[in-house]
Amino acid sequence: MRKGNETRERILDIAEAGVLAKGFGATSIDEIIAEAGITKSGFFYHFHDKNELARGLLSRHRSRLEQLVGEVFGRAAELSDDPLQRLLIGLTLFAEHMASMPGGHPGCLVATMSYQGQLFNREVRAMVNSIVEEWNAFFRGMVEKIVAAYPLREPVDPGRIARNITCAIDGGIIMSKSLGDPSVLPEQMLMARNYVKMLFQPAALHAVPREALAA
Amino acid sequence: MRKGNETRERILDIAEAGVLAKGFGATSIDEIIAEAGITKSGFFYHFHDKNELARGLLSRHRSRLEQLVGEVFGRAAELSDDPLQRLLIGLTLFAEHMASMPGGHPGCLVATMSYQGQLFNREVRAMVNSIVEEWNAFFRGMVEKIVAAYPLREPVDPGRIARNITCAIDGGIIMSKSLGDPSVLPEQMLMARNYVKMLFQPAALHAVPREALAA
DNA sequence: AGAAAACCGTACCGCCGGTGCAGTTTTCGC
DNA sequence: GCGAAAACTGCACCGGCGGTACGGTTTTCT
Repeated sequence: MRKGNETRERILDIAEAGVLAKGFGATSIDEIIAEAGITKSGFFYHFHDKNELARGLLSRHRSRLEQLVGEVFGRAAELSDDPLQRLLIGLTLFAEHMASMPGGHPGCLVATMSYQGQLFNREVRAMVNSIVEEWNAFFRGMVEKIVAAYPLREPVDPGRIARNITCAIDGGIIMSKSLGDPSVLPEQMLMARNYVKMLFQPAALHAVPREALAA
Repeated sequence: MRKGNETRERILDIAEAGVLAKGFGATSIDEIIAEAGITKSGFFYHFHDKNELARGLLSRHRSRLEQLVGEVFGRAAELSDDPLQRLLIGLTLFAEHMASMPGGHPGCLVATMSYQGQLFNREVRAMVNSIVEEWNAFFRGMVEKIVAAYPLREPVDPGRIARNITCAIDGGIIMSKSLGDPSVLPEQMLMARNYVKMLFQPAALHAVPREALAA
């Protein structure tokens, strides 16, 4: 009864590749079972419908992403004690990781499924929603620690800043796809990083000629 | 032979509503013709397949959006001669327009179709691509005028800034959908506006006490 | 050995996009 | 008002899709 999980994972692997490459709707069950070498009955033994497949994909995706983010921001925490630096370093490492993927990053299941919402039932949509909120909460937590330590240059809500980072990632993914250029995602992640940096770093040192201050 | 165009427009109206609400794949031809009160033959008389419907939707969407953007940034040009202010005012007006829509903005056809790419043929995808590039080029043109007049606080490429604005819009749309909160889009459009503002406005005026400069 | 888990085979359903084609009504220019 | 083109209708049919139903078989663990 170990083999059951193996098959399940194989189905998820094949489905995930299809969904990222072609979207959920365009990835047919027939196609999945053909590649997996099983029958339709076998598929429906593991997933009683396509919604359950979607949930399986999202669940796996979430934990994998949590691991990656944990590694990246864990490393950032090793490199600096400062909350601002931790976020900046983490975002840089994250962007570098996306840029380093051969053939470009695979795209994000959550982003994909957000836009195919009506293909799914409420359960799946709630799951997508909760994952997005997890991301926002994660970045918001980091931003709030920064706010406690740094003066804000403009009166901007931490939630907005957090959503801006998530937005840059989602927007970057969608634009990478639209333009067929995977470099847009890391580029825009770094833009989000720069935004945070500017919001908290005293700009005067760069923008104002030092003579003006010295005078 | 005027009635032909009327029917065509009616089909497009119904299809557009469906696509924005449920996505392209989930909007069936049967459903469209039922609401339009025509037969399947009638539908295929106007659009020889679903790809042509998609192109029709995109074409209409593009010209409508061009008009809106023209109005918004035209108004901004009336209100200021300064290239930076024109972009800032235009983005504010744009965000306000999105926020003012009852029941929230309808979402963007281009963003929707970017993520359903594999449902379409190359022609449609090329069209989506070209629209995204038009947007980038538009914002890039504005940014370049600003760059010519203002010192950049950080060495950031105008193209990146332009893509950041487009990204904020796309990301804002996708996050509004995911979270079921239409206010995220205008919020993130204003975040993009603020980014531009910070990049070009000498922060010193805010961050450095005026006395320090006067002294 | 036996029970549960992990499948297979087959036949079937309704929806969907799409085709083909012959026939009918509507509209417009002359 | 007439004729031709445009704008449809009606119907029959196709293959792919998600999904159901159910009886039978193999594999795996205990």
